[in-house]
This record gives sequence, structure tokens and C-alpha cells, in this order.
Amino acid sequence: MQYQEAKSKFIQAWGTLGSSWGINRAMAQIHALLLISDKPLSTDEIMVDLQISRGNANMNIRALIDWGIVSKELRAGERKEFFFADKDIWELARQVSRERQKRELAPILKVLGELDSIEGEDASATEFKQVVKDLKKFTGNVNGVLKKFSNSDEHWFYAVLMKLAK
Amino acid sequence: MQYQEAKSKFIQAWGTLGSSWGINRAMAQIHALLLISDKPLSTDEIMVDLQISRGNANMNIRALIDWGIVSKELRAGERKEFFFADKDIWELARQVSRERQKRELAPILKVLGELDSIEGEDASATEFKQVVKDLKKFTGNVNGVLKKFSNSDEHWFYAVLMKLAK
DNA sequence: AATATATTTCAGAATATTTTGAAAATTCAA
DNA sequence: TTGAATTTTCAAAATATTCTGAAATATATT
Repeated sequence: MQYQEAKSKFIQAWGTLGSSWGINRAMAQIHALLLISDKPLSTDEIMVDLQISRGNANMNIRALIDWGIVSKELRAGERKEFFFADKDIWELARQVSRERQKRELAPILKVLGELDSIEGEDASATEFKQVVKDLKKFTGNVNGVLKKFSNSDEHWFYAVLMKLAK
Repeated sequence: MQYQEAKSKFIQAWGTLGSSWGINRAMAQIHALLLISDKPLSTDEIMVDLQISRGNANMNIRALIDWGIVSKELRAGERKEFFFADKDIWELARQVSRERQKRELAPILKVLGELDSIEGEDASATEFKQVVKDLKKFTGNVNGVLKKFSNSDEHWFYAVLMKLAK
């Protein structure tokens, strides 16, 4: 397969994957592009390569930086900014898991926490309390695993895999 | 807190969480409603409770059934169908993980698989090959863990947690 | 300070997704 | 078979999200 074909297939696939994870296509595609690029790219290069507008490119580059998975490089004597993605896939996964924990799990934990004293003894209230209790236990556990994961290295993950295999 | 207030808070929160996971609000809210209900509900009851149209209710109930997290109950002598969600949160998590594996991870694994013989020896192609290789390794591992998880029980999960804690 | 270059913002346009509601199809009972 | 009850479908409307492009702002150079 030709490099160009492979490249566009990959960017396309990454964009689609991103969508189903609540990350918009442009953002995911910019990330894909930076991930496979052998050098940092400027906003203009990204615009040309992905055929998107300046505003779109700018906003999504900022979002990627917010997520902590893209950084900028400043070059002496150059006005332009150049952007690059961390090539370490494990670090990427950890960072994404950290961000999602913060943006998604934390809010639901907060709500569940607020639901701790429901009045009522009838079937509806009883069932509700039970579900909330189970969910708290579950989300608490997930939270624990994510915390662990986001602070561990690849080596740790392999150790876990070995243990799981048993 | 009054039951009604708690209920609507919960449904609201579940709907929001769903959105950030690529599940639309109505679908997530129907699921939330069934999850905390102490008895199966008909389409009409769901429509009234969530204030949504019949078409919307019907489509999303079907989607939940497709996902394998809601089932229907048929009652002798009743024409209406009644729906209920599995109350076992672990089973829910396993089912969701199974479905997402199928819908999201499998496609990206497929694409990565197709990208195995990229031509070119220059910096771009070399970098690309390296990233694809790393991603394959990573996604393969994630796939393995999900497979394991989706076939295990709560007890197994606790055992893993204990091991992780070390 | 004036100019050139680059980045950011954001209102409006373009797209995509979700929802409605009514018609069509299905199911069941008599 | 007819008719009432229920479910399903789907075109059009409503809503939400994303993208564009040009103006505003910021930054560096002369």
C-alpha cells in the first residue's frame, strides 16, 4: 500500500473512532495527523493537509492542547507555532483516561453523592436507593482503577495483564 | 431529598453522561428510568414520564434492546409490551463493554490490520509504520482486557482489584 | 510607530443528529 | 374478516454541533 493511501485511511479511521468517543472529527483527525507526522506541523500545514478552515484548525488544536495530548514548539527566528503529538501511546491513553475521569466520571460521582438521603419507604424509593447504592460502588471501583492506571507505566500494565491471564 | 427530586436529578445526570459516551440523551434517560423503576414500564408510561414522543420512545427502546441492556416482558392477556433494564450493574458494564468493543474497537483493529505493508523508507513512512505498530500493540492489549472483563464476574473483578492494589 | 505576520474569536452558514407526529403496518380477539 | 389496540416507520421540523471566513486582536520586526 502506498504511504499516502495508508495515511488517509488512518486519519479517516481515527476521525471516526473519535466521533464515537465524543471527540469531534476535526479534532481527532488533527490528532491523527500529528501522531503520524515525523515533524511538528504549523496551523497552515494542518489546514492544507486536512482541508479545513483556519478557525476550525485553531480551535481544535487548542482543544487538543487542553486535553494535554498535543504541545506547541516555538522556534527561534520563526513567528509560526508548530504542533506535535506525544508519540507514546501509553502516555496518550493515560492522559485521555485522566481527562475523561475528570470530565465524565467525577460529575456522575458528584450527583450520586448528592443522592444519599432519599426519603420514602415505598417500592419505588427502595428500588431507587438500591440502584444508587450499587452504582456508587461500581463507579467508585472504576474510579479507583482509572486512578491507578493513569499513574502507572506500561510495565505495570503488562504485569496486570499477566495476572489477568491466570 | 424527596424521591421525585432525586429521580429527576438521576435521570438528568444519566442522560448527560450518556451524551458524552455517544449515546443520545433520550436513550440514556429511558435506560435510567427503567433502571430505577421497581416494575417494567410500557411505552406510554415512558413517554409520559420523560415527556417524549412515541416515535422517539419506540426507537430508543429498540436501541436499548439492541444493546442488550433492556428486555421486554409480555403479559398474558395484555397487548402492551413492558420493558425493564437489567438491575445488575456489573452485567450492564459487561454488556456495554462488549457492545463498544464490537462497534468501536473492532473497526479500528480492522483498519490497523489493513495498514501492515506500507511502502516507503523515508522519514514519514518510517514514523507512520512505528505509530501503527505501537497502536496495534496497544489496541490488541485493550482488546484482550475487554474480552476478559466481558466474560468475568464481579468476584473476578474484585480479585483483580486486590492484585492491583499491591 | 508603522508594518507585517500570526493567532484568536465569533456570527452566521453548513451539517448532522434528534425528535415529532401521523400514517402504515402489525397483532390479536371476536 | 373486521376492527380496535399497539407498534413501527419515516419525512419533515426542531435542535445541536461543527465549520467557515473575515474581522479583531496579538506579537514581532524594522
